[in-house]
Amino acid sequence: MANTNGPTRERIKEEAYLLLQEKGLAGLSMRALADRLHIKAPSLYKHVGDKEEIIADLQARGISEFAAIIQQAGKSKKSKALAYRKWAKENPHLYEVTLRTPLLRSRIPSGLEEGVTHMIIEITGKDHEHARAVWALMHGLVDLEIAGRFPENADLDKTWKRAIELIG
Amino acid sequence: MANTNGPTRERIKEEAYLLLQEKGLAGLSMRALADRLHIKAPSLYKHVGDKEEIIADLQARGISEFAAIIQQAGKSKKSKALAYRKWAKENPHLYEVTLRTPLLRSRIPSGLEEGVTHMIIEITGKDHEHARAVWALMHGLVDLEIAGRFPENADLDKTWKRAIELIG
DNA sequence: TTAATTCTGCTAACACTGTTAGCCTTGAGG
DNA sequence: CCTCAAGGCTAACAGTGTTAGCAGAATTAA
Repeated sequence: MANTNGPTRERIKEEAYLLLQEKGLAGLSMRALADRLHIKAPSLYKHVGDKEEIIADLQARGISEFAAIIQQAGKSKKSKALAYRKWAKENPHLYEVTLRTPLLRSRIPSGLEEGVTHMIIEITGKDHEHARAVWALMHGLVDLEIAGRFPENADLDKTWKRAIELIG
Repeated sequence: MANTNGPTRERIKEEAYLLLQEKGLAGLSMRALADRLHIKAPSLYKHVGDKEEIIADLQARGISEFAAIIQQAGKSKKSKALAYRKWAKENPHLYEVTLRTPLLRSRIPSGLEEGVTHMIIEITGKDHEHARAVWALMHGLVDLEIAGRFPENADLDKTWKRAIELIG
């Protein structure tokens, strides 16, 4: 077999990202990933330790994207909150792997998580406890919405409006 | 083989509940469940349609338990909130299958979910939107706590206190 | 009582999952 | 030119949910 153009670690992780976005976390199998790279699954292990490494990379990517989205949003808490919701709804699979999957702390660049925490505190303008409560509220809303936990006829725009009032 | 004492559907689901509580959702496999009942995995399908039916039953059970816990708690929003947290922390596996797993609506007794929604609205004493925001806040806090998403040194008692103030 | 049928266990198997062992070809460096 | 590592490959293992088909026991019918 021609060895030209073998997939580098970066290439693999990029393709994992695309596969995640297309097929979701359940569709992200080592064999499906290998198929995209036109190699067989065991060959992936020549470039990557295990699947956790790929998941951890996606989590890091999710955290970074998330941070960027929030920072780019308007300055008000309201627009930050709505940006959070919008990003989550547009990237449900990335949201799932990043925020609904146990965080692989030891395999994620240190400082990433702390950076986000710090950012939230800055936005809320108050202390750690308040920031955590705000984050929990946003996360809870998104999580229940993505999971289809609210009834069909629920007016979630209104619900978010109310939630934002709570943290005003 | 003696056919006396074959596991009924109820017996299977009870054992599934115990297995879940002991080993968690990941440990709840058809083979492990069958082992407990001293039969082989394929035999389970003589009593149960598929694994989803078992999961749906556990979700129904989780919802019922949850409703009971909240109702038994003190009347104040604070004690209801703390009861929510306590129950979730004491039954993390049941919480996972009930609230962190896609709800199998079509396989759950109708009215169960609506009953809980109604209950929350009664407690908050306001409208649907407010009730949903409150629920999202509680769920978000529990979800992030169970997932180990808050840093080690976080004072979650304080965080909950703050959260309760938000919905006061 | 005997015959027929249903119930409920079993084994073997299939398609999937992540992962390891071991082999072999290709390309690069001394 | 030879060596050696890089990076493919197949075969395999243990695990998952699930189905097909068989066999014996229990229940029902004649």
